[in-house]
Amino acid sequence: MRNPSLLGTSTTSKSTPCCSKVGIKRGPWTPEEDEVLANYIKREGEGRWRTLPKRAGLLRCGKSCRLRWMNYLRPSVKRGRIAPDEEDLILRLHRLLGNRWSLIAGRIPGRTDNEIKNYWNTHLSKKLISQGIDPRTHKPLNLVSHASSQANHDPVPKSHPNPPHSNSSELGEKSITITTQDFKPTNQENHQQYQSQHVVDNSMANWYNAEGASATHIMGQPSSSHGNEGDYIENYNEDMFSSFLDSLINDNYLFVNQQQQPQPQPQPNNVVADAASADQNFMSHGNIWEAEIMSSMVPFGNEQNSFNNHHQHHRP
DNA sequence: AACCAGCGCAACCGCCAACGG
DNA sequence: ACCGTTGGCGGTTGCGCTGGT
Repeated sequence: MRNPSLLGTSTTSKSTPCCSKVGIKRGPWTPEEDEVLANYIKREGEGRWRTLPKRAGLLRCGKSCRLRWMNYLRPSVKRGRIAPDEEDLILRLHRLLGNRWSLIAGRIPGRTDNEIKNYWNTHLSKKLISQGIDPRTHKPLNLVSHASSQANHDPVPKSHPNPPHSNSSELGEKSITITTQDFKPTNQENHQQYQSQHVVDNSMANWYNAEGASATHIMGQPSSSHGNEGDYIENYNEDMFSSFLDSLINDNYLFVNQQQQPQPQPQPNNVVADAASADQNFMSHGNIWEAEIMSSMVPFGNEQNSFNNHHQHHRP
């Protein structure tokens, strides 16, 4: 935790842009502050964080209030240890999504992105390393030692931290727009990252097509304004991505695996319940997934071909 | 009992995208 | 089109706890 202080009374000269006002309190929250914040939000609702502290009578910055509410005070926040099935889920999602904690958290009821991030950094990354697995790439360390020196695992370049879908519970009807340009690497180092992300995108498109949508619908039309092959827009909506992730989590969707037999229908909105069985399946299929990912990678500009070639898998 | 090192996690920071005027 | 505000994200920090010596 940070050094508790009142800004303006602290001797540090470091600027704090978010809480730059004199008299703003920092550091751990007291039970009294928690109560004030919780009561206020219950009464007035979330939002308008910048002005909330003043309205609620708290000597905190809005950002701090939001963080405290989101990560600790929200009634939906689950306290306590991460269960084994949750851990499996985190591992699986991280393998797919990289360090996109909010997206991972969105698939694990009651857990916050901060909690998952901490758990990953303190437990899971070490666990994987002890097993000889690179926590960033989920590949054996001896195989990635060279690659990791060239590329960071995060499938999405830093300039695009937000995934196609960021928070399923809050986006509502928003559609997600992704351009392939968004994921194009700026240099050779990022090429592998791009490809990994692209596989997920393609896989989602494949899955969606198997659900009955047309390829042009999901993948969008080629952009005449850009004129570059592959520069089309992909429009995924909230439900599509949510279902896509569910299918991945429940191991009912192996990337473009045309030989995969239909799996039992997963329970909707209950990703944890099926995690234990899914994990067993996942563990046994882990290498297959890896192979499928690699085999489904396509060069830039061939996305549509890949899409058309691999849409035969049917989710049950 | 005292000290120390390592760990866990709450909180902060900087950045970015979305939005509205 | 521009600019300021707001909300949200991932990375990082450092306090306090715990176990070992």
